[in-house]
Order: sequence, then structure tokens, then C-alpha cells
Amino acid sequence: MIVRFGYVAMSMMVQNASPSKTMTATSFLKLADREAAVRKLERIAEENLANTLRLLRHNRAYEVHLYRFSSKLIPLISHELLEGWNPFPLLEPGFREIGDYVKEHGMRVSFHPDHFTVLSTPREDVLRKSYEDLERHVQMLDLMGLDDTAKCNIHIGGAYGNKEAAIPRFIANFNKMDAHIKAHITLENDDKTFTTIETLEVCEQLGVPMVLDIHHHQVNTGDGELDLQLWERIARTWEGQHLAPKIHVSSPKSEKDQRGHADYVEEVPLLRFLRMIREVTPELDVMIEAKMKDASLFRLVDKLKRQEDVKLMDQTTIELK
DNA sequence: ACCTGTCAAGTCTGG
DNA sequence: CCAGACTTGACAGGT
Repeated sequence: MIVRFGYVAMSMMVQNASPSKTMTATSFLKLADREAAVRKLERIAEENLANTLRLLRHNRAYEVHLYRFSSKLIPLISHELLEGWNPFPLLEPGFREIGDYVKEHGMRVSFHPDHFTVLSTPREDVLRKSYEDLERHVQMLDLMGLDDTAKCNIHIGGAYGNKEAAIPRFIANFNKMDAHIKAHITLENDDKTFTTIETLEVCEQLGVPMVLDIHHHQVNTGDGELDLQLWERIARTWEGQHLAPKIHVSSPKSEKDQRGHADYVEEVPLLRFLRMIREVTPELDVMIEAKMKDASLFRLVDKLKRQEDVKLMDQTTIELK
């Protein structure tokens, strides 16, 4: 089995390369000249895109093939103060450059819209904003010139005290979306509400690939023991996608805070999982969600390569024999 | 240079 | 019905 690793949004190795610089609404309002304030936002967005490209070059140099973009590339884009603002024409060259680089080097990229994107919501205003948020994320991928192998990963959302009602509401709201948007969505089990099995059932019903988060599963297990049978069902949701299944990995922050994310990733639980699935899964992509970002990725790979059944293929790819 | 509080968002809890 | 907690990286304002 071939396993590749990636990381999220920012680098601990490249200095001053934040792709998530922002401006508060308060300081936006403090600027007397609104046009100048908007131009400042646009400058920040261009800087975020430039830093994203710097990170991709870093990824290329270190053979990191998976990367998740920051969802905060354009500051205040969803804020009501900026209603009517359309920075996309200005940012198009920046997005295109990123997409060209991704395609040139065969990278797998994604977004993870914030947890305020909630398709299970009963509130019309929240649903509208969620649709807008998803549309905006897909729009960015479109401007990059990327196809629907670049995914937007989301959670099912809130339960509102009644999961049995929230799930069909999610499904109905999901189905109202354009096919182009739907084709970009993946669903991930969360750490509090919707378990692996519940998320999987929705994925199977909707024909949406599922991203398994093994840390979330550990803290929100529900009824579904993570055995080979469950994994095979999850892996099947990726059939026909031209993509290897993807999982998320992180480790508990502490004994007391099991849900928080630690700086680095423990290799033992991951190895146990990989060895369980290696016979049935030829390729797997693993997103590292640790505070130390790319630094934790390299530390993890360094630990893994010492295992007898692990062979290092490149700086971030292993073969588990 | 560093520290502390605030900001965005939506859900959930406790009162 | 409403205030506060939760989460995250980064701003904003203070020393």
C-alpha cells in the first residue's frame, strides 16, 4: 500500500508565509475612505494568494503532494459590510497561477469551509450563507482551472436536539445544490455530533465520497466500530472518483482534552489503522491536522520509516508492505 | 519585541 | 430568550 501525506493551510517551516492574513470589520470601518479600505482588503487577498503559491513551491521542493488551502484567502468576503464587493476579477491571475502550478506538479488540493457552513440548519439565513460559502469555494477552484478532483470537505452540521430530523434536512438541502457544486463535496465525520457510521450512511445515500477522520472517530465513536468492514464501505464511496481515499489524522491534545489537536501526531494508532487496511487499499492519502503542520508531517514520516514494514518512496510517501 | 484581549462564524449549553 | 463557551489564526492595542 502506498500512503502519501499532506498538511493544512500554513507552514511552520516557511517564515512569513501566512495565506490567511485578514482585517477586522472594526478596522475596516475605521478607515474613512471606503474605496481605500476595499483596496487594502484586495491587497491582503493578493498577498494570501502569493503566499499560497510560495507554500506550493515549498511543497514541491519537499515532495508534499497533498495540501489543503486556507478558507480565509479573501478577508471579510462573507461579511455583510462587503456585500456587493467582487474581488474575483482582480484575483483571477493569482488563482490561475496557483491552479497551473497544482496541475503542473500533479498535486492533490482541497478546501475545508469553516464549520459555519451548515447544510443541516433549519435557519434559512444560515442555509443561504452556507450555499454562498460553498459556491465561493467552488468558484475559487474554477478560477484555478481545477476539476472536481479538488474537493470541498464539510461536516453534516448541527443536530438541533434531533439527529433523525437533521439528517433528512441535510440531504434535502444538499440536493438543492447545483450538480457542479455537489461534485466537489466530500463529507467528514465530526468529533461531537455525526459519527462515522452516520456520515457514511449519508455519503452512500448521496453518492458523496467520505473523508474518515480517525481522531474524530476515536472521540465520537457511536455504534460503528472502526473495523475492516466499515473501512471497506468508506473506501467504496471513493469508487469512480479518480482519487485515492483520504483520511484525516491528528492526536489528542492531552489526557484532559481528548478533542483538541496536539502539536504532533502519534504514529502508533495510525500504524495500527494502516496495517488493518493495507490488504484492501492500494493507495491512501493522509491529511495531517496537527498544530505543527508540515513540521509534524516530516516528524511522522521520520518515525514511520523506521518500521520494518515501511519503505520510504520519497520525502512524504511511504510504502507499507 | 512581547503580551492580552478581540474578532469572525453558528451551534450548543446553562440560566 | 439571551449570554457565554467553543475553535482558530491573526489582528489590535497596550506595555
